[in-house]
Amino acid sequence: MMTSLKDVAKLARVSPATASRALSKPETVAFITRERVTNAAKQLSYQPNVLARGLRQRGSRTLGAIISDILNPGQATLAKGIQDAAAKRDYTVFMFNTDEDTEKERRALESLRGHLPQGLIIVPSPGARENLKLVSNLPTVELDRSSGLRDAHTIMVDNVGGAREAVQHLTALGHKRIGMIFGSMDVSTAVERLQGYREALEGAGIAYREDLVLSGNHREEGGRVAAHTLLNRPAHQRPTALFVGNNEMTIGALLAMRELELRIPSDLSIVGFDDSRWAKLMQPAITVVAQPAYELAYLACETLLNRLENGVSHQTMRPASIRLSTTFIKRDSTAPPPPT
Amino acid sequence: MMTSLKDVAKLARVSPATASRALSKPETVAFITRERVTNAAKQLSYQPNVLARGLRQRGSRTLGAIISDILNPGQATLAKGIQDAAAKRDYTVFMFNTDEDTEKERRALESLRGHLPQGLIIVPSPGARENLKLVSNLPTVELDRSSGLRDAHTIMVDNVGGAREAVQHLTALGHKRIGMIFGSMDVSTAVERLQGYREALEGAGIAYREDLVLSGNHREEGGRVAAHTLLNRPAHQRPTALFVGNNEMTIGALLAMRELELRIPSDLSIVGFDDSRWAKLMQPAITVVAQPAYELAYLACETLLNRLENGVSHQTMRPASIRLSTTFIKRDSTAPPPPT
DNA sequence: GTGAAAGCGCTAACAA
DNA sequence: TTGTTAGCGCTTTCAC
Repeated sequence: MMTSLKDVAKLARVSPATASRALSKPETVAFITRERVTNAAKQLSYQPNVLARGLRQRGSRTLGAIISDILNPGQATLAKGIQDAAAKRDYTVFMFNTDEDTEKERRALESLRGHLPQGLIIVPSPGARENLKLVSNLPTVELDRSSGLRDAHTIMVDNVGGAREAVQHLTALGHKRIGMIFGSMDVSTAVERLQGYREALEGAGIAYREDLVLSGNHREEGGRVAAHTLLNRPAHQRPTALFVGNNEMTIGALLAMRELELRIPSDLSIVGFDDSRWAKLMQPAITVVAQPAYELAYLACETLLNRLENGVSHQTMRPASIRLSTTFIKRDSTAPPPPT
Repeated sequence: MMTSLKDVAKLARVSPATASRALSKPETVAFITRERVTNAAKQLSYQPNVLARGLRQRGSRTLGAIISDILNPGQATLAKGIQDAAAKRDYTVFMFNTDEDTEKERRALESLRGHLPQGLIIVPSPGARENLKLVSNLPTVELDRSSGLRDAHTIMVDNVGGAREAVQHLTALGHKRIGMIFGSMDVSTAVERLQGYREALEGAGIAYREDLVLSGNHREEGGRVAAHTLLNRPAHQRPTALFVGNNEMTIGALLAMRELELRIPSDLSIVGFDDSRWAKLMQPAITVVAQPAYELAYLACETLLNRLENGVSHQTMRPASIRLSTTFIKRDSTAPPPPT
């Protein structure tokens, strides 16, 4: 069975207390004793019972992580960044998916609570503000999006800047009728990307037109429908370029363009948000705004762990709000508008 | 702070033991008392401390899961299937990545051991056979691949059959020189897919040629190099079709084909193993052997949980070895060979 | 520098 | 049916 600290202590002929100290706070124990204990531990291939330790210390070296959908490559990258950063500091992670479902998010938080994690990293769902009350005194970092909660620590990309850059690229090419498919108003990233779109239009002296902006609800099918609506008009009314708010909806938009037999980039330019495997691989390859997802997640986890290890005092002091910049990647899906 | 069972007991004016029973084994407690306890629990929004419970019961409702790489869409799907199945039965999952690195796998297992999980689901790395000794009496299910360990429960797809079907499709189209890029000999799926390839050739009366089969080491770059080697010959020696052992290497092969300016499917047919976003989206869309990854993982988790709940007795009795069939999806990347 | 003892929150035996 | 008691394995006072 599982060997316990008592076994190690017996083999090293010390008390369990000393064995514990030798392993967890080596500097408080005489060198020679320490040696005896570490050897005994190795010999028995001792592995501390984190349940017992956690019970005693009121919390284990464990973090909770809640992301929206592990099947989305961007979110999977976030998951990986979190895990790598946690593993490096010897924390383990309980990972949950919400599928953007507020109810699932609530259940995840409840279940998490029982495990007494030291901290939480969350990609907040639209209902997160309410749900997060369940764990109100758990050190938390919001990743990728903001729940709108005051005093929250957030690690996000510069969505406004990224979107602006994408749309500026289009206006610089000479596009005047630029459509946008954004996510939905209850997700902060979508709102910010819309904001960037507006700023870029304004900067180019182009009037914002409501009929060129549609919600795609973050999903492929939503993107397809929105693109269909936007593009299914006579050529001289149709947008000559499309800016799409995330990778799922970009796929939808591409499908719609195929249905309508529009060619990229001769009939229509398209820029997506989020880079991905297929965006590179497509022919023509898709121009995108790339996000540093891995770095974002890694940083979020490090921020959380630093906060934890500097003690609770810092926790409320300075709610960090970090923004990482996006990278605009010009590929082959954008070109000047077709001549009229 | 965290409310404990004692608080609930006090509020309900019963002993902690009764409170515990009322919550965990309701049928052993009088209806009226049970009511009082459940109400108290709800009122205090009590959440059991799984650490304490786990300590007492020598193990918590927790599973370990070790997959190879969360960034691979196929593996991400496995992760999701595991999590969904576990959540449904109210288990939580510690998920680890190995990145196919045996050393990382060992660390994951060690760290897992301290958490006293009830069981383990693992996509074994090449060195898993050795590593799994670390948790030798932990109920384990091997997913997607086999470590070769005797008595292991394994849930895999019918790789031989899937590969055979793919290659039969090519021979039926009239291909004679069919190349294969497989993973590596230390991963069971790769070996099995190679086996299917051989069987299909044999069935069509085509001799197996070593110079048409190369390892791509499971990765994109390996696939690219292998494809380059295979295809960089005069047209009358070059394979007219390629069967590629996984999705990463298929991407590599596609890139190589672009470099060599070979057209699909007129110059060369290609079939991949694993379906994916981009395989559908490419033009031409890629013909593939699709795996039921989600079902596979869900089933693996259910198998494990059934075993756990039927007691240890069954555990050693019948090492299950389940095979799910693959689905051949004909798209546009396969056609008869070019005329000579 | 080390040991004895208490207790984290829970549940399983046993008693009532 | 309910309460009392003990103890899971660990760490942390507090003595020595």
